[in-house]
Order: sequence, then structure tokens, then C-alpha cells
Amino acid sequence: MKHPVNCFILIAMKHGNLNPPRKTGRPLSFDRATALHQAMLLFWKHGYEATSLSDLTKAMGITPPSVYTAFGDKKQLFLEAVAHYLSGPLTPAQIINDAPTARAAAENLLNAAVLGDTGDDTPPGCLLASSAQSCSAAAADVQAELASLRGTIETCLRDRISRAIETGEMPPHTDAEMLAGHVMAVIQGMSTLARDGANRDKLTRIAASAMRSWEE
Amino acid sequence: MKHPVNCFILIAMKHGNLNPPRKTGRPLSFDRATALHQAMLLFWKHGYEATSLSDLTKAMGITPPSVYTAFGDKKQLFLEAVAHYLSGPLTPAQIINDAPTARAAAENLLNAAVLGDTGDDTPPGCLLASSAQSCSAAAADVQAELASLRGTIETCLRDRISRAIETGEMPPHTDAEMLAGHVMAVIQGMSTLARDGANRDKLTRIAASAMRSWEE
DNA sequence: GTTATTTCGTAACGATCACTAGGAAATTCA
DNA sequence: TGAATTTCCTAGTGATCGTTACGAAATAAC
Repeated sequence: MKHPVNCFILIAMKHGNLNPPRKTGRPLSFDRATALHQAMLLFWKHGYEATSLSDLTKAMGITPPSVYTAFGDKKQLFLEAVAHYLSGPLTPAQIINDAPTARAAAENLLNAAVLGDTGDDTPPGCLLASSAQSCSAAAADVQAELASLRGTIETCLRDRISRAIETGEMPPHTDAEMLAGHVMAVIQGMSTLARDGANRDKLTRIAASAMRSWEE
Repeated sequence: MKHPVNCFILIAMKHGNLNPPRKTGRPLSFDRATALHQAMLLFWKHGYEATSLSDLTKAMGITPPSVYTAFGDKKQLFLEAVAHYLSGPLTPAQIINDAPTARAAAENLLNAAVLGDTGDDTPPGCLLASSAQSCSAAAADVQAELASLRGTIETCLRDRISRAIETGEMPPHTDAEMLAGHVMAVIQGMSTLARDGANRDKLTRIAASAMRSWEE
């Protein structure tokens, strides 16, 4: 059985200069991975535009020129932070395609979102859902990039459901787009609820409530 | 039967100086209501922080000092725009409490959200859900204000469900917090989907999918 | 040791941010 | 008409935005 291409790994590779092949010159005086992680946490909490370079350099422990030599500009740093966010421990595509059934795929995706929304060492909510909800015209391309990433997850889930219909796992009258869209809506809505203070237990029950749409 | 207080009308009254009782002095050279409406549309599209005063004055057709004399500062203008957004044609509390059943309340609320998310003359999505998802520390109070408004709607719906349990309209084992939270999550998630390009038909089906959680 | 290459911190760049003096203009009331 | 009041526009305020010259410092190759 052929697995579809994991787009998120590709994205991580596209943006990732995690170990650039340098041969000469002064070495980096900071750990690039931990600096990126700190940047991710800040973008996660305050979003793309509201996070200033002053905030970033403070959290990353480096000066603005170091940010630009190591990561490019603010936009590239953010996109790499998003790729870092999506890169582990399990990518959405892995969660969907490793599940034994389409229903389990949706359930696992929802529960993974709950865990991500309510982590102890991370800000509440989902970076992909909240960090560029609304932004200025200057950041329209960043907004579109995140929308594309969200769309990729939804497409991946919808395709998984469509395959389940073909194999007879789900009834032929199943509306794959509707079910996938509902799961995505709940995932993104739970991010807001988490930011508004909802705890893990409440979100878990909401996810279970959403799965009741899958009962025959 | 006593109806709960409609908090949204109170909010609108709190912020509303729509017709301040002036007796002397030079009159306003612009229509305050339409200027507020234009500001609301801009906040709706780009959010609170990403909408600059320069953008606002351009859209409202007035100069910065006029904004400050008529509306206070940017924060007050935004909150009044939110109150304007929530004030009509039907407030969420009206939709919930006018419905014959708790199930109809949820259904009507979801469908009203779909209509609001996909209006022809308004930006896609929901202003309440998207305009301050993530913001800087300086706007934390605005963020909290919107979270409070969202929480009021959720509480209103949950109370409606609790009443339905008491009257026997819904079974006693019903989890009111879960059902209300699920509806709120879908509403806020649909806002993101609408911003990402989902049309009215797709959102309507998603809302219908969410209501399947209410089947016995 | 010399050269080439890269990163370092300091200090600034122009642009834009939300916001406001200050005085002229327009209204009401006497 | 004259005084009081309020809004008008012009032109700016200081602060912060993302970004970058610039020269010193640190490494590898020779």
C-alpha cells in the first residue's frame, strides 16, 4: 500500500537550513535549533505580525543581524517556525495515514489537536490556526501560506475518507468533504477555546462530541 | 417565562454614543454610523492590530483628529465596532432564546454563523472569532474582551441546554457544556474555513454535520 | 602567518505607528 | 452681533517597526 507524500516533511526540508554546510568563517555562537524553538513559542503566543523582532531577539538571545544571517528575514523565520511546529512528533499526514480506519484518523487528529492545544510547555491553542488569522495586506502571502497548509491537512483527511468509501469501510453516501470540513472546523475552533481558557478535559469531550457525527 | 438579560444590547448601549446630546458647537461633518460601519468592515477584514489608523481614516473618509473626537482612541473605536457587529439584525442571545428548542437554538446559531461568515457585502469569516485571535501584549485587554463576549454566547447556549434538560426536552445525561462547546468550536472554526475560501454551501453542510451530535 | 570567509555587536536607517498641539471654521445661545 | 462651544484640517509628536552599514572578531584553508 502506497503512502501519499508527506508534504510536511517536504516543507520542513524546503525551509530547513538546520545544518548549513559551512566550511570557513566564524561559527554560529548560538544553537540554531533552540533559537528557532524560542521563536516558534513566541509566534505561537502572539502570532506573526504582533511578534516584533525586538521580542524575538530578546527571546532567542541574539541580536537582529544574527537573526538575519541565520534565518533570513522575519517572514522566513516565521515560516521555518511553522515548519518546525508541524514537524513533530507526528505530522498530521502521519496521524491520518497511520490510522487503521478513516474514523480513527479523524479521532486521532482531533485528540492530537487537543493535546497540542493544551500542552504544559507551550502556549494554548494551535499555531497554525491562530498565528495569522487576520493580518495586514503586507502579510497576505503569509496568511495564504498557512491557509494552504490547513487545506493540505483537510485534503489529506478527505482523501482518507474517500478511500474508506471505496473500500467499503464507510457507506457510499458518505459526504467526505463535509466530514473532513467538520473535523477541521472543530480543530480550529478548539484552538480558540483553548486560548480562551478551556482545559484539556473539556476539549476532549468536545472532540468526542464531534465524532458523534460519524455514527451511522 | 423570564428571559435572561440580553447582554449584547447592554454592550451596544455601553459603547454607543451614536447620537450624543450636543447642544452647541460645530456639528459633525460626517455620518457617525456609516463611518463606524466602514471601520467595522476594516477591522473585520484585517483584525484589530493590523488595521492602522491610516487605513481607518482612509476608509471612514475623515482625518485622525475627527476619529478621536468622535470615537475616542483606536481601542474604543474597535470595541464599538464589535458592539455594532453584534447588534444586528439578530443578536446571538436572541437567536438562542427565541428558538423553540435547545436543539433549534444550536441549529439556528450555527446557520446564522454560516450566513455571517459568507455575506456578500462583508468580509469572510466572523469578526468576533478572527479579529483578535493573536495579538501583542499591548492588546491583551482587547483580546480578553472578545474572549469574554465569546464566553457569554457559550454560556447563553449552555444555559439554554440546561433548561432543556430540566424541562425534559433533552435526556438527563446530556452534557450541556460539551454540546455548547462543540457548537462554539464549529462556529469559530467555520470562520477560519470561510476565510480560507469555503463557500456557503460547504459551511451549511458542516453545520449540519455538527448537529448530528445532537441525535439520540 | 596570511588570506578568505563568515558572524559578531553597535548603531543607525527610513517608514510607519497611534496620537495630538494649535488655530481656523461652524454652529447655538444670548 | 458677540460669546461660548465643538469640530475642522494641517502638521507634526515621540516611539517603534523591520532591516542593514560597518568594522571588529573568529574560524578554515594555505
